[in-house]
Amino acid sequence: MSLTHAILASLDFQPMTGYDLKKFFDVSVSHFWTTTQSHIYKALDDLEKEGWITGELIVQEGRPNRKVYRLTESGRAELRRWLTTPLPPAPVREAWLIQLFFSHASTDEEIIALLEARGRMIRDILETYETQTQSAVPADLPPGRERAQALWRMTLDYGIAFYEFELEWNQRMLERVRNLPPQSDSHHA
Amino acid sequence: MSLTHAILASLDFQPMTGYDLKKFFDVSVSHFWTTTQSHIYKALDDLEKEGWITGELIVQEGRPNRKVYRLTESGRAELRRWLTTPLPPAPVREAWLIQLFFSHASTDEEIIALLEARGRMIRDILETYETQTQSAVPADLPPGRERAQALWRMTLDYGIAFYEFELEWNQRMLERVRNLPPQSDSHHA
DNA sequence: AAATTCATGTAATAAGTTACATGATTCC
DNA sequence: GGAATCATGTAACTTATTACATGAATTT
Repeated sequence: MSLTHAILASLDFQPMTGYDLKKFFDVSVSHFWTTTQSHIYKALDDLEKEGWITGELIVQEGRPNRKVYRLTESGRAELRRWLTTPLPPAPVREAWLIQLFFSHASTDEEIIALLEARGRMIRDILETYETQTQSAVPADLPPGRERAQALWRMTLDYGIAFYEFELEWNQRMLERVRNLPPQSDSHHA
Repeated sequence: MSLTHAILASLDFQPMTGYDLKKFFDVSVSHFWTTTQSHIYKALDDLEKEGWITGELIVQEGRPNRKVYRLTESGRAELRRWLTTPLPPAPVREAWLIQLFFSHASTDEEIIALLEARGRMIRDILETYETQTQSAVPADLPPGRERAQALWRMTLDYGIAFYEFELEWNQRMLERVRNLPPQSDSHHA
Protein backbone atom coordinates (compact mmCIF):
# COMPACT_ATOMS: atom_id res chain seq x y z
CA MET A 1 0.00 0.00 0.00
CA SER A 2 1.21 3.49 -0.79
CA LEU A 3 -0.53 5.64 1.80
CA THR A 4 1.41 4.00 4.60
CA HIS A 5 4.66 4.72 2.83
CA ALA A 6 3.66 8.26 2.01
CA ILE A 7 3.12 8.68 5.74
CA LEU A 8 6.50 7.18 6.57
CA ALA A 9 8.16 9.52 4.09
CA SER A 10 6.34 12.54 5.49
CA LEU A 11 7.25 11.72 9.06
CA ASP A 12 10.87 11.47 7.96
CA PHE A 13 10.58 15.16 7.06
CA GLN A 14 9.36 15.91 10.54
CA PRO A 15 7.19 14.33 13.29
CA MET A 16 3.49 15.04 12.75
CA THR A 17 -0.04 14.28 13.88
CA GLY A 18 -2.75 12.76 11.68
CA TYR A 19 -4.21 16.20 11.32
CA ASP A 20 -0.87 17.64 10.20
CA LEU A 21 -0.44 14.82 7.70
CA LYS A 22 -3.78 15.50 6.08
CA LYS A 23 -2.90 19.16 5.62
CA PHE A 24 0.54 18.29 4.31
CA PHE A 25 -0.86 15.80 1.78
CA ASP A 26 -3.40 18.34 0.62
CA VAL A 27 -0.74 20.86 -0.35
CA SER A 28 1.88 18.42 -1.62
CA VAL A 29 0.89 15.10 -3.20
CA SER A 30 -2.82 15.76 -3.69
CA HIS A 31 -2.21 16.27 -7.42
CA PHE A 32 -1.57 12.60 -7.93
CA TRP A 33 -2.73 10.99 -4.69
CA THR A 34 -5.69 11.98 -2.58
CA THR A 35 -6.67 10.54 0.76
CA THR A 36 -8.99 11.12 3.68
CA GLN A 37 -8.70 11.84 7.40
CA SER A 38 -10.22 8.54 8.43
CA HIS A 39 -7.90 6.61 6.22
CA ILE A 40 -4.88 8.38 7.63
CA TYR A 41 -5.82 7.61 11.24
CA LYS A 42 -6.34 3.98 10.32
CA ALA A 43 -2.98 3.84 8.55
CA LEU A 44 -1.27 5.43 11.57
CA ASP A 45 -2.70 2.66 13.77
CA ASP A 46 -1.45 0.02 11.37
CA LEU A 47 1.99 1.61 11.15
CA GLU A 48 2.29 1.77 14.92
CA LYS A 49 1.29 -1.90 15.27
CA GLU A 50 3.92 -2.70 12.66
CA GLY A 51 6.49 -0.91 14.81
CA TRP A 52 7.48 1.57 12.13
CA ILE A 53 6.29 4.65 14.01
CA THR A 54 5.63 5.64 17.63
CA GLY A 55 3.02 8.09 18.83
CA GLU A 56 3.49 10.48 21.70
CA LEU A 57 0.48 12.10 23.34
CA ILE A 58 0.86 15.85 23.81
CA VAL A 59 -1.72 17.13 26.29
CA GLN A 60 -3.04 20.58 25.44
CA GLU A 61 -5.30 23.03 27.20
CA GLY A 62 -8.21 24.66 25.45
CA ARG A 63 -7.82 22.51 22.35
CA PRO A 64 -7.79 18.78 21.62
CA ASN A 65 -4.73 16.79 22.58
CA ARG A 66 -2.26 15.95 19.85
CA LYS A 67 -0.70 12.60 19.08
CA VAL A 68 2.63 13.25 17.45
CA TYR A 69 4.10 10.36 15.48
CA ARG A 70 7.73 9.85 14.57
CA LEU A 71 9.68 7.20 12.69
CA THR A 72 11.37 4.35 14.51
CA GLU A 73 14.63 2.84 13.32
CA SER A 74 12.82 -0.03 11.58
CA GLY A 75 10.44 2.49 10.07
CA ARG A 76 13.32 4.43 8.59
CA ALA A 77 14.77 1.19 7.21
CA GLU A 78 11.44 0.22 5.67
CA LEU A 79 11.11 3.65 4.10
CA ARG A 80 14.54 3.37 2.56
CA ARG A 81 13.80 -0.09 1.24
CA TRP A 82 10.53 1.05 -0.32
CA LEU A 83 11.98 4.20 -1.84
CA THR A 84 14.55 2.20 -3.79
CA THR A 85 12.27 -0.66 -4.86
CA PRO A 86 10.66 -0.06 -8.28
CA LEU A 87 6.88 -0.34 -8.19
CA PRO A 88 5.29 -2.29 -11.06
CA PRO A 89 3.32 0.07 -13.33
CA ALA A 90 -0.33 0.11 -12.33
CA PRO A 91 -2.56 -1.35 -15.04
CA VAL A 92 -4.60 1.15 -17.03
CA ARG A 93 -8.02 1.56 -15.44
CA GLU A 94 -10.17 4.01 -17.38
CA ALA A 95 -13.89 3.72 -16.75
CA TRP A 96 -14.74 6.00 -19.59
CA LEU A 97 -13.11 3.66 -22.14
CA ILE A 98 -15.91 1.25 -21.23
CA GLN A 99 -18.30 3.83 -22.60
CA LEU A 100 -16.35 4.14 -25.82
CA PHE A 101 -15.95 0.39 -26.15
CA PHE A 102 -19.70 -0.20 -25.91
CA SER A 103 -20.82 2.76 -28.01
CA HIS A 104 -21.47 0.81 -31.20
CA ALA A 105 -25.20 1.38 -30.81
CA SER A 106 -24.75 5.13 -30.35
CA THR A 107 -24.83 7.50 -33.30
CA ASP A 108 -21.65 9.20 -34.51
CA GLU A 109 -23.02 12.45 -33.10
CA GLU A 110 -23.47 10.92 -29.66
CA ILE A 111 -19.93 9.57 -29.62
CA ILE A 112 -18.57 12.90 -30.82
CA ALA A 113 -20.54 14.69 -28.08
CA LEU A 114 -19.00 12.34 -25.51
CA LEU A 115 -15.48 13.01 -26.77
CA GLU A 116 -16.03 16.75 -26.97
CA ALA A 117 -17.43 16.90 -23.45
CA ARG A 118 -14.39 15.04 -22.25
CA GLY A 119 -12.09 17.37 -24.15
CA ARG A 120 -13.70 20.36 -22.47
CA MET A 121 -13.34 18.84 -19.03
CA ILE A 122 -9.69 18.01 -19.58
CA ARG A 123 -9.00 21.52 -20.85
CA ASP A 124 -10.59 22.89 -17.69
CA ILE A 125 -8.41 20.71 -15.52
CA LEU A 126 -5.30 21.73 -17.44
CA GLU A 127 -6.09 25.40 -16.99
CA THR A 128 -6.57 25.27 -13.23
CA TYR A 129 -3.61 22.92 -13.01
CA GLU A 130 -1.29 25.30 -14.77
CA THR A 131 -2.25 28.31 -12.70
CA GLN A 132 -2.02 26.31 -9.48
CA THR A 133 1.40 25.02 -10.36
CA GLN A 134 2.85 28.51 -10.21
CA SER A 135 1.76 29.01 -6.62
CA ALA A 136 1.97 25.44 -5.38
CA VAL A 137 5.71 25.06 -5.03
CA PRO A 138 6.99 27.57 -2.50
CA ALA A 139 9.68 29.67 -4.20
CA ASP A 140 11.34 30.51 -0.91
CA LEU A 141 11.98 27.03 0.40
CA PRO A 142 14.53 26.95 3.22
CA PRO A 143 18.07 26.36 1.94
CA GLY A 144 18.85 22.70 1.42
CA ARG A 145 15.35 22.05 0.16
CA GLU A 146 16.12 22.77 -3.50
CA ARG A 147 16.39 19.08 -4.24
CA ALA A 148 12.98 18.32 -2.75
CA GLN A 149 11.58 21.30 -4.63
CA ALA A 150 12.92 20.05 -7.96
CA LEU A 151 11.33 16.64 -7.39
CA TRP A 152 8.09 18.33 -6.42
CA ARG A 153 8.11 20.17 -9.75
CA MET A 154 8.70 16.93 -11.60
CA THR A 155 5.57 15.38 -10.13
CA LEU A 156 3.54 18.48 -10.91
CA ASP A 157 4.79 18.36 -14.48
CA TYR A 158 3.61 14.79 -14.75
CA GLY A 159 0.04 15.93 -14.23
CA ILE A 160 0.31 18.55 -16.94
CA ALA A 161 2.02 16.19 -19.37
CA PHE A 162 -0.61 13.54 -18.71
CA TYR A 163 -3.58 15.78 -19.39
CA GLU A 164 -1.87 17.15 -22.49
CA PHE A 165 -1.51 13.58 -23.69
CA GLU A 166 -5.17 12.94 -22.96
CA LEU A 167 -6.13 15.99 -24.96
CA GLU A 168 -4.03 14.92 -27.94
CA TRP A 169 -5.54 11.47 -27.90
CA ASN A 170 -8.99 12.97 -27.64
CA GLN A 171 -8.26 15.05 -30.73
CA ARG A 172 -7.03 12.07 -32.70
CA MET A 173 -10.09 10.01 -31.76
CA LEU A 174 -12.46 12.77 -32.83
CA GLU A 175 -11.02 12.47 -36.32
CA ARG A 176 -11.38 8.72 -36.26
CA VAL A 177 -15.00 8.82 -35.19
CA ARG A 178 -15.80 10.69 -38.39
CA ASN A 179 -14.65 7.61 -40.34
CA LEU A 180 -16.43 5.03 -38.25
CA PRO A 181 -18.29 2.20 -40.04
CA PRO A 182 -22.06 2.76 -39.85
CA GLN A 183 -24.40 1.05 -37.42
CA SER A 184 -25.95 -2.16 -38.59
CA ASP A 185 -29.73 -2.41 -38.49
CA SER A 186 -29.45 -6.07 -37.60
CA HIS A 187 -27.62 -5.39 -34.37
CA HIS A 188 -30.53 -5.67 -32.03
CA ALA A 189 -32.13 -9.10 -31.89
CA MET B 1 -19.90 2.43 -10.73
CA SER B 2 -18.59 1.14 -14.04
CA LEU B 3 -18.60 -2.63 -13.63
CA THR B 4 -22.38 -2.68 -13.41
CA HIS B 5 -22.66 -0.68 -16.60
CA ALA B 6 -20.07 -2.79 -18.37
CA ILE B 7 -22.29 -5.75 -17.50
CA LEU B 8 -25.39 -4.01 -18.79
CA ALA B 9 -23.62 -3.20 -22.04
CA SER B 10 -22.37 -6.78 -22.42
CA LEU B 11 -25.81 -8.27 -21.81
CA ASP B 12 -27.14 -5.96 -24.50
CA PHE B 13 -24.85 -7.83 -26.90
CA GLN B 14 -26.38 -11.11 -25.79
CA PRO B 15 -27.75 -12.75 -22.62
CA MET B 16 -25.00 -14.31 -20.53
CA THR B 17 -24.11 -15.95 -17.23
CA GLY B 18 -21.61 -14.58 -14.71
CA TYR B 19 -19.15 -17.12 -15.99
CA ASP B 20 -19.65 -15.99 -19.58
CA LEU B 21 -19.23 -12.36 -18.56
CA LYS B 22 -15.90 -13.03 -16.89
CA LYS B 23 -14.60 -14.72 -20.04
CA PHE B 24 -15.95 -11.94 -22.22
CA PHE B 25 -14.33 -9.23 -20.10
CA ASP B 26 -11.03 -11.09 -20.16
CA VAL B 27 -10.84 -11.00 -23.95
CA SER B 28 -12.36 -7.58 -24.51
CA VAL B 29 -12.01 -4.81 -21.92
CA SER B 30 -9.29 -6.35 -19.78
CA HIS B 31 -6.75 -3.96 -21.31
CA PHE B 32 -8.22 -1.04 -19.45
CA TRP B 33 -10.55 -2.60 -16.89
CA THR B 34 -9.99 -5.79 -14.97
CA THR B 35 -12.42 -7.46 -12.61
CA THR B 36 -12.96 -10.67 -10.74
CA GLN B 37 -15.51 -13.47 -10.65
CA SER B 38 -16.74 -12.66 -7.17
CA HIS B 39 -17.23 -9.07 -8.04
CA ILE B 40 -19.25 -9.95 -11.11
CA TYR B 41 -21.63 -12.23 -9.20
CA LYS B 42 -22.12 -9.50 -6.61
CA ALA B 43 -22.81 -6.93 -9.29
CA LEU B 44 -25.32 -9.27 -10.97
CA ASP B 45 -27.21 -9.52 -7.68
CA ASP B 46 -27.25 -5.75 -7.33
CA LEU B 47 -28.39 -5.26 -10.93
CA GLU B 48 -31.22 -7.74 -10.48
CA LYS B 49 -32.39 -6.03 -7.28
CA GLU B 50 -32.30 -2.75 -9.18
CA GLY B 51 -34.58 -4.32 -11.77
CA TRP B 52 -32.21 -3.73 -14.68
CA ILE B 53 -31.66 -7.41 -15.46
CA THR B 54 -33.51 -10.70 -14.90
CA GLY B 55 -31.91 -14.07 -14.36
CA GLU B 56 -33.27 -17.32 -15.69
CA LEU B 57 -32.08 -20.63 -14.25
CA ILE B 58 -31.13 -23.17 -16.90
CA VAL B 59 -30.95 -26.65 -15.38
CA GLN B 60 -28.22 -28.81 -16.89
CA GLU B 61 -27.22 -32.43 -16.52
CA GLY B 62 -23.67 -33.44 -15.86
CA ARG B 63 -22.51 -29.88 -15.32
CA PRO B 64 -23.49 -27.00 -13.01
CA ASN B 65 -26.71 -25.16 -13.72
CA ARG B 66 -26.47 -21.83 -15.51
CA LYS B 67 -28.13 -18.58 -14.58
CA VAL B 68 -28.60 -16.61 -17.76
CA TYR B 69 -29.17 -12.88 -17.31
CA ARG B 70 -30.78 -10.54 -19.81
CA LEU B 71 -31.60 -6.82 -19.88
CA THR B 72 -35.01 -5.55 -18.85
CA GLU B 73 -36.58 -2.51 -20.47
CA SER B 74 -35.47 -0.25 -17.63
CA GLY B 75 -32.01 -1.79 -17.85
CA ARG B 76 -31.80 -0.92 -21.53
CA ALA B 77 -32.91 2.64 -20.74
CA GLU B 78 -30.33 2.96 -17.98
CA LEU B 79 -27.64 1.68 -20.32
CA ARG B 80 -28.56 4.24 -22.95
CA ARG B 81 -28.58 7.02 -20.40
CA TRP B 82 -25.16 6.03 -19.09
CA LEU B 83 -23.62 5.62 -22.53
CA THR B 84 -24.47 9.20 -23.45
CA THR B 85 -23.54 10.83 -20.13
CA PRO B 86 -19.93 12.08 -20.04
CA LEU B 87 -17.95 10.71 -17.10
CA PRO B 88 -15.77 13.21 -15.24
CA PRO B 89 -12.08 12.43 -15.82
CA ALA B 90 -10.72 10.31 -12.99
CA PRO B 91 -8.09 12.13 -10.94
CA VAL B 92 -4.51 11.03 -11.51
CA ARG B 93 -3.56 8.38 -8.99
CA GLU B 94 0.02 7.24 -9.44
CA ALA B 95 1.55 5.51 -6.44
CA TRP B 96 5.00 5.60 -7.91
CA LEU B 97 5.00 9.40 -8.05
CA ILE B 98 4.97 9.22 -4.26
CA GLN B 99 8.32 7.52 -4.52
CA LEU B 100 9.67 10.22 -6.79
CA PHE B 101 8.22 12.98 -4.64
CA PHE B 102 9.93 11.70 -1.50
CA SER B 103 13.25 10.74 -3.08
CA HIS B 104 15.16 13.84 -1.95
CA ALA B 105 17.20 11.72 0.44
CA SER B 106 18.10 9.22 -2.27
CA THR B 107 21.22 9.63 -4.38
CA ASP B 108 20.96 10.61 -8.03
CA GLU B 109 22.00 7.07 -8.91
CA GLU B 110 19.18 5.61 -6.88
CA ILE B 111 16.60 7.83 -8.55
CA ILE B 112 18.03 7.04 -11.97
CA ALA B 113 17.87 3.33 -11.17
CA LEU B 114 14.21 3.74 -10.22
CA LEU B 115 13.40 5.54 -13.45
CA GLU B 116 15.34 3.09 -15.57
CA ALA B 117 13.65 0.10 -13.95
CA ARG B 118 10.32 1.71 -14.67
CA GLY B 119 11.32 2.41 -18.26
CA ARG B 120 12.20 -1.25 -18.74
CA MET B 121 8.90 -2.41 -17.30
CA ILE B 122 6.91 -0.05 -19.51
CA ARG B 123 8.86 -1.17 -22.57
CA ASP B 124 7.99 -4.77 -21.69
CA ILE B 125 4.33 -3.95 -21.40
CA LEU B 126 4.37 -2.09 -24.70
CA GLU B 127 5.95 -5.04 -26.46
CA THR B 128 3.45 -7.61 -25.28
CA TYR B 129 0.69 -5.09 -25.82
CA GLU B 130 1.62 -4.52 -29.44
CA THR B 131 1.87 -8.20 -30.31
CA GLN B 132 -1.39 -8.95 -28.50
CA THR B 133 -3.19 -6.18 -30.33
CA GLN B 134 -2.69 -7.94 -33.64
CA SER B 135 -4.46 -11.07 -32.47
CA ALA B 136 -6.91 -9.54 -30.00
CA VAL B 137 -9.42 -8.03 -32.39
CA PRO B 138 -10.95 -10.81 -34.48
CA ALA B 139 -10.43 -9.93 -38.13
CA ASP B 140 -13.38 -12.01 -39.24
CA LEU B 141 -16.10 -10.42 -37.15
CA PRO B 142 -19.59 -11.20 -38.37
CA PRO B 143 -20.90 -8.59 -40.81
CA GLY B 144 -22.43 -5.60 -39.05
CA ARG B 145 -19.82 -5.72 -36.32
CA GLU B 146 -17.33 -3.47 -38.11
CA ARG B 147 -18.42 -0.51 -36.00
CA ALA B 148 -17.89 -2.38 -32.74
CA GLN B 149 -14.56 -3.58 -34.06
CA ALA B 150 -13.40 -0.04 -34.88
CA LEU B 151 -14.28 1.10 -31.35
CA TRP B 152 -12.45 -1.89 -29.93
CA ARG B 153 -9.33 -0.84 -31.84
CA MET B 154 -9.63 2.68 -30.48
CA THR B 155 -9.56 1.45 -26.89
CA LEU B 156 -6.61 -0.81 -27.64
CA ASP B 157 -4.78 2.13 -29.17
CA TYR B 158 -5.34 4.11 -26.02
CA GLY B 159 -3.26 1.62 -24.08
CA ILE B 160 -0.41 1.84 -26.56
CA ALA B 161 -0.56 5.63 -26.72
CA PHE B 162 -0.60 5.83 -22.93
CA TYR B 163 2.46 3.67 -22.41
CA GLU B 164 4.28 5.52 -25.17
CA PHE B 165 3.53 8.72 -23.31
CA GLU B 166 4.81 7.18 -20.10
CA LEU B 167 8.01 6.18 -21.84
CA GLU B 168 8.56 9.66 -23.24
CA TRP B 169 8.01 11.24 -19.86
CA ASN B 170 10.36 8.73 -18.30
CA GLN B 171 13.01 9.73 -20.83
CA ARG B 172 12.56 13.42 -20.13
CA MET B 173 12.77 12.90 -16.38
CA LEU B 174 15.99 10.91 -16.69
CA GLU B 175 17.58 13.97 -18.25
CA ARG B 176 16.26 16.17 -15.50
CA VAL B 177 17.56 13.97 -12.72
CA ARG B 178 21.08 14.56 -14.04
CA ASN B 179 20.63 18.26 -13.20
CA LEU B 180 19.07 17.82 -9.79
CA PRO B 181 20.31 20.05 -6.95
CA PRO B 182 22.52 18.07 -4.55
CA GLN B 183 21.41 16.61 -1.25
CA SER B 184 21.85 18.79 1.78
CA ASP B 185 23.81 17.38 4.69
CA SER B 186 21.55 19.16 7.11
CA HIS B 187 18.46 17.33 5.99
CA HIS B 188 18.36 14.76 8.73
CA ALA B 189 17.81 16.16 12.18
C1' DA C 1 -3.65 -40.03 -13.43
C1' DA C 2 -3.67 -35.13 -13.36
C1' DA C 3 -5.05 -30.80 -14.94
C1' DT C 4 -8.42 -27.95 -16.91
C1' DT C 5 -13.14 -26.50 -17.97
C1' DC C 6 -17.69 -25.52 -16.50
C1' DA C 7 -20.42 -22.66 -13.10
C1' DT C 8 -21.96 -21.34 -9.06
C1' DG C 9 -21.02 -18.90 -4.93
C1' DT C 10 -19.15 -17.64 0.16
C1' DA C 11 -15.74 -15.69 3.33
C1' DA C 12 -12.16 -12.90 4.52
C1' DT C 13 -9.55 -9.06 3.91
C1' DA C 14 -7.91 -4.67 1.96
C1' DA C 15 -8.54 -0.03 0.32
C1' DG C 16 -11.08 3.91 0.19
C1' DT C 17 -15.09 7.33 0.86
C1' DT C 18 -18.76 9.77 3.37
C1' DA C 19 -20.94 11.09 7.27
C1' DC C 20 -21.11 11.85 12.05
C1' DA C 21 -19.59 13.31 16.84
C1' DT C 22 -17.14 16.23 20.15
C1' DG C 23 -15.94 20.92 22.18
C1' DA C 24 -13.04 24.86 22.93
C1' DT C 25 -11.09 28.72 20.34
C1' DT C 26 -10.28 31.99 16.97
C1' DC C 27 -11.36 34.54 12.86
C1' DC C 28 -14.73 37.30 10.09
C1' DG D 1 -23.28 35.52 16.05
C1' DG D 2 -21.68 32.23 12.73
C1' DA D 3 -18.05 29.96 10.39
C1' DA D 4 -13.70 28.02 10.39
C1' DT D 5 -9.75 25.92 12.84
C1' DC D 6 -7.87 22.49 15.81
C1' DA D 7 -7.71 17.36 16.53
C1' DT D 8 -9.24 13.20 17.58
C1' DG D 9 -11.76 9.28 16.18
C1' DT D 10 -16.03 5.84 15.02
C1' DA D 11 -19.44 3.79 11.92
C1' DA D 12 -21.31 2.54 7.80
C1' DC D 13 -20.67 1.66 3.30
C1' DT D 14 -18.49 0.83 -1.35
C1' DT D 15 -15.15 -1.16 -4.21
C1' DA D 16 -11.92 -4.63 -5.12
C1' DT D 17 -8.85 -8.71 -4.40
C1' DT D 18 -7.64 -13.43 -2.80
C1' DA D 19 -8.71 -17.73 -1.35
C1' DC D 20 -11.72 -21.46 -0.77
C1' DA D 21 -15.48 -24.99 -1.82
C1' DT D 22 -18.11 -28.07 -4.81
C1' DG D 23 -18.26 -31.92 -8.36
C1' DA D 24 -19.04 -33.89 -12.90
C1' DA D 25 -16.92 -33.90 -17.50
C1' DT D 26 -13.46 -33.32 -20.58
C1' DT D 27 -8.80 -32.81 -22.15
C1' DT D 28 -3.79 -33.83 -21.84
